[in-house]
Amino acid sequence: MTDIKSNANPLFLREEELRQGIELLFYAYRDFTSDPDEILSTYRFGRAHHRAVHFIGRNPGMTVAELLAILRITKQSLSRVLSQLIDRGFVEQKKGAEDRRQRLLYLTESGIDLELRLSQPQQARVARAYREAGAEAVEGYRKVLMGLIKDDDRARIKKTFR
Amino acid sequence: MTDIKSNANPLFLREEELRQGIELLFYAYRDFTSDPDEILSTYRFGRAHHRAVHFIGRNPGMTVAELLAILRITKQSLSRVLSQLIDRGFVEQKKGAEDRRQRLLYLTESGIDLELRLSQPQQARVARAYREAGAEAVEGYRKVLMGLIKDDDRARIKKTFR
DNA sequence: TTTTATATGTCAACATGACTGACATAAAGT
DNA sequence: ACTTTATGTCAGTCATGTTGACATATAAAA
Repeated sequence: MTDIKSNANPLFLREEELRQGIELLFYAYRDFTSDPDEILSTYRFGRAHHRAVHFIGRNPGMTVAELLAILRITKQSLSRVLSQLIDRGFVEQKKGAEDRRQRLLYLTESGIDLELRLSQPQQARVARAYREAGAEAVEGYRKVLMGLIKDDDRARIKKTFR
Repeated sequence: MTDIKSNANPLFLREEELRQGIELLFYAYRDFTSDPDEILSTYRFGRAHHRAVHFIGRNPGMTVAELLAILRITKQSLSRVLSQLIDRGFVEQKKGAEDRRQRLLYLTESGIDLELRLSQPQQARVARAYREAGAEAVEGYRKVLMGLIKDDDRARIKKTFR
């Protein structure tokens, strides 16, 4: 049987490299979500709640439409999660001053607290990986991940990273 | 109000850097799964089917227990997906020669075909990101992702990457 | 001012993929 | 013989996504 990995054909080498890159992303994402997932379950919340809380925390006063565009889910999916967060006092909505159709989203004090609890172990994991890999590797990590993002969103994200 | 990003406190700078690293992983994973997800829906399959097909394709003859350990889901979750893939002729099981309790997993010809269709656009996306970021950045991407993986699994994964 | 478009919310129905807990079978190991 | 392991399966539940339809308030355009 042909050993793919030691085959001299450069296309095979390339495919193996790409497949490893794909698997790495799967494994990293799997473990990177595991810490917050555990904490969330004690609140009877899921990963979707974490995403909402994270992005509202990062963008206080953002609109529902902006959050939908980031999460790429439907209004109905978000609305369930959002109303649970509002009912339980982690998120609040305020009418937009300029456009009063908008419901601007904010974390409450409990919301800020929850966000911190969720992000702490996740930040610790990323910090450790950064530390072990070194500054140059971190730059590469960022470059490649940015390249994996669809073109239309990349520009927007870059702006928020200033 | 204090502007977090221009604050001289190095802890704030560090936290901002970590939060960006977290968001990047979210965005990249979101878009990296979007191509296969579209194709899967034409088969009425979901992301879980893709994962199974991917890992069985990469590890022909793997056991159910090995696949469970990689996916980190329960037996019951996998069994639904696996029996659908078997029923529809994408995966086949063979009794283990040494240990006849084991059901060794293989892709059929259709399974190999499906796996290719799913992985092609995903590989293309990764290839583009790699090309644009450069070889050094790819090395950093791999290092950091490897560091995000939990310790117990990192050694196993490294071995499969030889 | 009337009309149209936008931002948001909500209802009903459904699919997928995860979970727990219990139980069954065959085969391997002690 | 007994215990453990590898796998499968049943029943029920939950979280999170989907589509499609419709309602309301407000803004923007004609």
